[in-house]
Amino acid sequence: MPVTAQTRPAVTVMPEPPGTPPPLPEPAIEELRLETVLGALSDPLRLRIVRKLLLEREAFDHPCGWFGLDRPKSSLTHHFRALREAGVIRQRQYGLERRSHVRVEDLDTRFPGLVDLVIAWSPESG
Amino acid sequence: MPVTAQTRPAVTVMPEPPGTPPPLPEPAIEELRLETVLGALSDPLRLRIVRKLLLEREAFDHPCGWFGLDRPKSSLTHHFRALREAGVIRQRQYGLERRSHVRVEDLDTRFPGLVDLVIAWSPESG
DNA sequence: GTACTTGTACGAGCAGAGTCGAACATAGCA
DNA sequence: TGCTATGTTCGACTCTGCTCGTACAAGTAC
Repeated sequence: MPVTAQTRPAVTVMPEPPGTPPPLPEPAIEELRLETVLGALSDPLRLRIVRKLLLEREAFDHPCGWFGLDRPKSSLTHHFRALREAGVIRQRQYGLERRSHVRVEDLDTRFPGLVDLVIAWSPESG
Repeated sequence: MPVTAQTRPAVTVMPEPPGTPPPLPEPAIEELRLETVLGALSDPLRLRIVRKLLLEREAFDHPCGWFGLDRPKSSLTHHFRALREAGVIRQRQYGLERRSHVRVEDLDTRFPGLVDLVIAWSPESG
């Protein structure tokens, strides 16, 4: 079957607005390890999270509940932390909310092509 | 530090010579799943195996002992089977030996860019 | 035949990941 | 003050994966 071509949204790197909370602890770009990143992406739920962030990031980042995932909160905490500690996403604390976005620039720098693989993925076709 | 550029060997797709043993059971190309492949590649030892196969495949394929991995035989069986069942490598039985090579064409078709990520990887830099 | 080599199969031990419920912390608001 | 919403932390359970030793199977060479 033909795969619906997913166009990657244009990345407009905007300077951080003043008052942006600092990111939660995360590996620096030079600390990213391919095997760790691949391990973080080897889960369908996390693949869904990252892909949704990549395709629908009209706002800067999104809180946890925005994803509409039918899992307990503690499970989501687990998966978002796995993605953050692997260096795939960056999380910031906005009051009560913890918002996430993909570290596209860092991933493109260290592992070019990886982000496009996630975008091309679909839960059904693998 | 600057990363040593790894050039990808030219792939000469040769027709199978007569008398080639059939491949061991493996997923068809349309059955490949990104999360499974990423999971198979999220192990440093398996990443080493695949990368070495990609960079030094002067012969068609290689037996298990060619890799010079300092692990018990049963461990190697485990990892090679994981790679084969994920669809990353193809294995054929030549008498006593079981030789492996990477399914480059299939991976390039389904997950373009993934093979290059493995080639660019190095055990130290991640 | 025997010995050697290549590799599998099986099982045990161990560690880590995924799942979830329950309790807790905090910000905002009435 | 109390309620609600967001999300964490903890512990427990289960499941899988990694590691390895041992035993076994099948070609190859003598």
